[in-house]
Amino acid sequence: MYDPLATKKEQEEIEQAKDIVIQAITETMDIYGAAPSVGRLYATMYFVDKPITLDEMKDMLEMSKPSMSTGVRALQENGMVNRIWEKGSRKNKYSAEKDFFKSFISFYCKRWEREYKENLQAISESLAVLKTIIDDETCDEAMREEARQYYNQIEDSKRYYHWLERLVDSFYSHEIFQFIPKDKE
Amino acid sequence: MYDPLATKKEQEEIEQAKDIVIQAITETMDIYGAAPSVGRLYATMYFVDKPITLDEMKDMLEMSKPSMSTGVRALQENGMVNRIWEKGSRKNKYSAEKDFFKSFISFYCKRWEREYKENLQAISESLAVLKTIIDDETCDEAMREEARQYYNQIEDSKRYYHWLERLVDSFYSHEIFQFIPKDKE
DNA sequence: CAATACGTTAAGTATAAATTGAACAAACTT
DNA sequence: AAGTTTGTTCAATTTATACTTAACGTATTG
Repeated sequence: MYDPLATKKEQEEIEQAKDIVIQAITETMDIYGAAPSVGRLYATMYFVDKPITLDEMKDMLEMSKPSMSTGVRALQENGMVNRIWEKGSRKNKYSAEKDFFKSFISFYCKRWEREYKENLQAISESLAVLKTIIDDETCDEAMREEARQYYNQIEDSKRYYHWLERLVDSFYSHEIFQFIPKDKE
Repeated sequence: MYDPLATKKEQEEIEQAKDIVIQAITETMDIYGAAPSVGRLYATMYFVDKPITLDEMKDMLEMSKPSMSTGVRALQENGMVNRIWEKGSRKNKYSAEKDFFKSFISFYCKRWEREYKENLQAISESLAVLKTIIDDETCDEAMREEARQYYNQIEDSKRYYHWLERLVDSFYSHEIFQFIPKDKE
């Protein structure tokens, strides 16, 4: 048998090693718009290999169950946590997505999609209004020129949104990894 | 001369056309972590072609000057607004970055850089701690196995962070546009 | 069908962010 | 140097977000 005191010391060192990473993930989770406690929830779950219940989360973070419920839902919506079906258990179980590539794609593509969809929709409506003014030859020329200027600026921005669309596609299709490989060659 | 009533109607239509896009940009600016008022500030500035002062912003948004000061600084830090030096004027002037590609790169690369730097730093420290346990042959084998498991998981995550690093590089160098061109070919 | 367990909603509280007017410091003007 | 102008910081208020306890609806078990 090993020295129980040394064993305890090393157990603490493992916890410490884990905590260093948990702390860093928690810190950088603000990039993903997560409140600190939600960041900590994800970081904590990242080191739990089996799916866990809301009650286990609440015990780990020493927080309330509703907080875990809303927190885990937020993470789920970002694709950072998955719900796992476990036979025999009627409790919902969740596990952290350990593949950061997946989380990245899920998180950013969702936002980028919203960005280009909402803006392209607005652009289409806006350009239609401006076009009627530009095409109206009875209209004041200075005003038509102003309309043309806005028209061109807005029209030009479509270039970015369509690029964003292709960027999203390349992530969803994983084609991006042909250009920027997961492993450095 | 043109009919002043029709002229006014068309002037309003131009404003309406602009507002449609301003509204959409404002809405999607939450993706960039901007408070609604800061999003509106950027969207408003996007349609002003000349650099403007804090006082002009405050008049346009009907808000206080300190709000404009903090708002414009936040946008500056994201690379969405640039400070412009204008001879003769001792007021600071700012203009919105109209190149969305630039804003995109500036915003995301800053965050991604922070993500991989902070985490790789933590990972390096954490792995060092785990390694001493793994290499300590006097240590309890179950514990060493546990350390190995965490070690592998953490080591594996470096793959993602290094990929993120290369992604950032490809944006800063514009090489990304070789793979996903700004214009669809 | 009663009893329990589970997850969510609701309501209330606490904490954090945004906003403003007032005060301040720095730089320019005369 | 006195008086302005400009931008920021400060303190106070409002507003929004996060969190908790309690209550609820649903499903499951005995």
